[in-house]
Amino acid sequence: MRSRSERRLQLIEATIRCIAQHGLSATTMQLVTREAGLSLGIANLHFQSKENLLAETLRHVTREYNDGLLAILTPKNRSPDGSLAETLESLLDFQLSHGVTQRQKMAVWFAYYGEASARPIYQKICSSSDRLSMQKVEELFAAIISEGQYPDRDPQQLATGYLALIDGLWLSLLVAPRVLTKARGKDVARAYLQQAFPKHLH
Amino acid sequence: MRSRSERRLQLIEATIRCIAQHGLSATTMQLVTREAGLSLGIANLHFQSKENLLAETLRHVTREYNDGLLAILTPKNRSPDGSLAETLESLLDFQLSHGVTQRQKMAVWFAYYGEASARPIYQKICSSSDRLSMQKVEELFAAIISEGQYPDRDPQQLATGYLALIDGLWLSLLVAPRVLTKARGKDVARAYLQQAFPKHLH
DNA sequence: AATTAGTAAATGAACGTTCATTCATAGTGG
DNA sequence: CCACTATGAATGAACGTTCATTTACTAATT
Repeated sequence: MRSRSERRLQLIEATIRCIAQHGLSATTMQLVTREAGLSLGIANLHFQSKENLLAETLRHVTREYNDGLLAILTPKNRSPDGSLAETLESLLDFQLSHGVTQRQKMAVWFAYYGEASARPIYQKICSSSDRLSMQKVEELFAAIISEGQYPDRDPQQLATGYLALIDGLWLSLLVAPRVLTKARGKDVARAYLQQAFPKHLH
Repeated sequence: MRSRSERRLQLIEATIRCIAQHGLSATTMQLVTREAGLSLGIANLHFQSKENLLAETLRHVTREYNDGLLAILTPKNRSPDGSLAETLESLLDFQLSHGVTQRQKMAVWFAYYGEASARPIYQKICSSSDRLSMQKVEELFAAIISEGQYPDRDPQQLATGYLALIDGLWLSLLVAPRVLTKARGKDVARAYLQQAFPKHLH
């Protein structure tokens, strides 16, 4: 017998593996609980319903990503010694790191995005996560523009473009990993940032 | 009584509406056939199975998009009077046109992308469509680079980035349409192309 | 022109399967 | 002994698919 939070995490991680392997629509309670090595009824005990388990799984993946992003982009964390150029490099490293771009995570991410337009709960979680990324990246870009005295740069437009580019690269990495490698994806994203902030990236 | 091809189209269009409204996992044969105003058994008569109907629906949406893209990017269609700059502008207009960026189409597109990593059939259709876009855009970019004498431009890298950017913008338009408008999305994409080919876009 | 036969399209009740959920029962730690 | 965790057979709803039947149209025959 394990504690409530341990079992919850165990089930969420099993759900992630199931979604990555079988897709969201083929993920059943049988599959998830068996993957977790537990009995069928356990998921309803800890999550009340399948719908809730799926929503909590999305929240878990989203929170994990946002925590990583905030660790890099929260000003108080980077002000003492880290330069803006270093922060920019860290952001790029993080977003195309092994942890973030592993198939399992990306498959889960896009499985929920695909259903988001029909399910308000997913839509809400996804869009509020997007909003946070947008806000933080925009702040960083604004600071860089200010520091670098870049003329005619719109931080909001650049942040929108950069985040869309990252999303699109993830999608390519997921659907056609043979055409686009992670290293090449990183080059593409770096090229975008170099065009935008030539003094801050080399 | 209607002909085979008419009924097939009728059912595919009903499927598109159902996926957009209810999501791929909640799209049932009941829902689709009722949406089409037909009886339950009709879909199996024309498509043999639900799986096949869904695959054909994806092929239909994909083909529609590819036809539009090829009409713009096939060299023989644009050689006589159209300049490369005009082709570039047409491409941008098309990819962020009303027809392509309507919620219904984008919702369907990403619903399949979300399941693609778990279903080989979807993966194959999506990736082969992506490959076509990539090839044609790369050809255009290579011609523009050659014409504009742009130094140090890698057509493959620019095409990868541009297509990823477009995908990411579509995703933003779908999940958070209030944050990003179509007009602003177009501005972002145009800014990318201007940075890449300043002589060809103003 | 009317009748018939033949072919394909269309229907929807019925079937077997699978699913999420429930709950009586059992196990465990304090 | 009590509260909490865990089990998995049982349940009923919903699903994709089938198929006997009906309908609609065409073409050949009288």
